[in-house]
Amino acid sequence: MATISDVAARAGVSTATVSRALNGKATVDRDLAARVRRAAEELGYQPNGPARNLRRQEAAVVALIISDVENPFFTAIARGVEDVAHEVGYSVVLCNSDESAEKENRYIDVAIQERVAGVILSPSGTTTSVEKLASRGTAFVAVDRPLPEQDSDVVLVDTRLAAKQATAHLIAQGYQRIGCITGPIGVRTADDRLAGYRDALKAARLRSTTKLVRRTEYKAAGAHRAAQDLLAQAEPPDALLVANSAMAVGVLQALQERGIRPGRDVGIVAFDDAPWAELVDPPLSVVAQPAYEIGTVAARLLLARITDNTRPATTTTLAARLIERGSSHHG
Amino acid sequence: MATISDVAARAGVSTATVSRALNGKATVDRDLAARVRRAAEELGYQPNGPARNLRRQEAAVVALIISDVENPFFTAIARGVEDVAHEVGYSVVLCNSDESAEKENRYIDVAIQERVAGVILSPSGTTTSVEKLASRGTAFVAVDRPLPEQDSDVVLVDTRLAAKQATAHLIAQGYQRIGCITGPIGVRTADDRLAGYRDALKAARLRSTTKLVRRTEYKAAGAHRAAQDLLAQAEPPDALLVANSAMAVGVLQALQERGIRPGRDVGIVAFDDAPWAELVDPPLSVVAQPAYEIGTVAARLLLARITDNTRPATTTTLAARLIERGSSHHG
DNA sequence: AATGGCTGGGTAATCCTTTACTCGACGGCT
DNA sequence: AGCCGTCGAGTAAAGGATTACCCAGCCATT
Repeated sequence: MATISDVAARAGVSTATVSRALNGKATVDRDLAARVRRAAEELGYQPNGPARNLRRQEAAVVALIISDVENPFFTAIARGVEDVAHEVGYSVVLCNSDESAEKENRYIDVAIQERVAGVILSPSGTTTSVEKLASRGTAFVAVDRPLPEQDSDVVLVDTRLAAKQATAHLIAQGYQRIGCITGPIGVRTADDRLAGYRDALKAARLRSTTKLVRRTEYKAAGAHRAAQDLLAQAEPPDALLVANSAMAVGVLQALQERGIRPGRDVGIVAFDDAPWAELVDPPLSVVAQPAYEIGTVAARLLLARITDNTRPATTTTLAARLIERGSSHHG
Repeated sequence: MATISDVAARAGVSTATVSRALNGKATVDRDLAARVRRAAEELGYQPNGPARNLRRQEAAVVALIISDVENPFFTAIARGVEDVAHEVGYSVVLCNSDESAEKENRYIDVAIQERVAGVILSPSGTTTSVEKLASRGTAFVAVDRPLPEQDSDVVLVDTRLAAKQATAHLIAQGYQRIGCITGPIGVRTADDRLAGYRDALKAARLRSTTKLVRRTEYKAAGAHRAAQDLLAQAEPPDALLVANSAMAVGVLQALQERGIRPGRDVGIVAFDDAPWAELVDPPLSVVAQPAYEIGTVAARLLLARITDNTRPATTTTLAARLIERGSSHHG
């Protein structure tokens, strides 16, 4: 594979000049620069990234560590990050932590070792791995979930408020016994959605009971079991707040199996506006989160922090939007 | 940031010994190795990846370049690749080419520059960028779509046969005028699905007409327009073969808007078994592709090729499975 | 004409690890 | 006792790009 000195030899200049010419430094004669570029072209020269990164002590790469590649919410964030990063010549590498602190930790180690310019992550919960980033001075921003003990840039959705509004909407529609199926204990978004749900019950002076709450992983299977379980009770819920779209799949399946019709029999509102939400019968009411925007905002914050790591930490909270459709309306 | 010589100084040995100890080479005294590890621990030493990769001339990283991160088919492949790669200590970086030859090309350049160990990609169509990989001797394998002029490892689905079977199924159900909505010209899977559709028509001695075929990008919006367009014709189709699940969303929306009921009025079979396929009414008949398996197979092939780039090229073809549900049954 | 400033480009140090080569020490063998 | 093989560990040379520093030449100024 051609190196910079091959190019230098071919163009009849020193390696320093090749480097300057190829990186567009001003101090190179125009004709010479052209000759260098031609030589590079002819040899099919591609600079050696590791060598460059070693010397520069930084790579034009940002790592994006998300908790589930198969969740459209996170892939939409990824798109947002990618679009912004590409504009300024950064590459994005996507890592899937799979909601596992160990994998997250491992990817953070890799990111540090590869000396990436920055990291965007949806923290799994444990903060120790993130401390490593902070202590090394690697720029990072958290998305979707805050970092308790760190003052870092964070981009969040006001998910507690959104959950409250969604629940209030169900109450306003006349549902009486509203249940909640949310994510695992300790996952901040899951806790917040539950808190918002309770806020709404309290505001409406409805009694809140753990009998109507189930927590499982953010997947269809867990939500399916949870819904089965809730509906099999002596006093089953007449409405459900569901914490993401994968879970909504499980819940709707459970309803189908029991011959229960969403809306008329059991009101449903789920987080995340999946593309299929309007296709089911009745259409699914959802809380739409601005995932793409989370990505773009986070990327811009990260880029700012890469250039100046002393800037004060910020918290950006974006609003979610309740979209009322048939599944939360009686008859 | 601590370097290997800091560790060496702290442990009172040479850098060579530190390197050997940390990389588990046998020629280091057990006690010494322990001392080194402790020193590394205390300093929070993380080896410098670029320096290591520079020296080793290769990184334990594989790049996965897929054409759409938001398509569950590709994220399932990604999971498969990741699971296999992790087992042997490789990291996976995911790049989104967005069905654009230019972005694909850019990511291939990045992969070459970073000297990744190998590349798995779903080729967008143009082969020139892939030739760069071949000419540099970087291991790569293609997934989902073959590379016309390259003899490389390929992992495919027998999508033409699957399309034929799906169409034959529609014919067997009594549908007469079957249409096809598939991806862009030049994208191999789109061409194959169309070819399989025609195979089935021919086998049943049905006339094939371009009036019943529409090609658009592999997205909901394009398929929505295509379906609208097909159904607005004087002699509209009474069944549709749809080339992926995002397109299915667009098609089902179009049917809904026109008050047409899938199955009874217009038979539908779509590629990709989306999680919501059973939730719509009637449930959607699909061609399920073994996406996760494509990923695992591709990753294993890549690893084999990384260790021996002279091995002969192989083509693995996996079968898809038709799942008959309500949307392809009259009444 | 001599000096100073400026421009363009070369030399060589540097980034940090890995590893080929070398060497000392020790144990065993004759 | 002397020699050889083995083992463990150090020295130093890559690996390829960037860049601080330096120098040659040219123009302008006095």
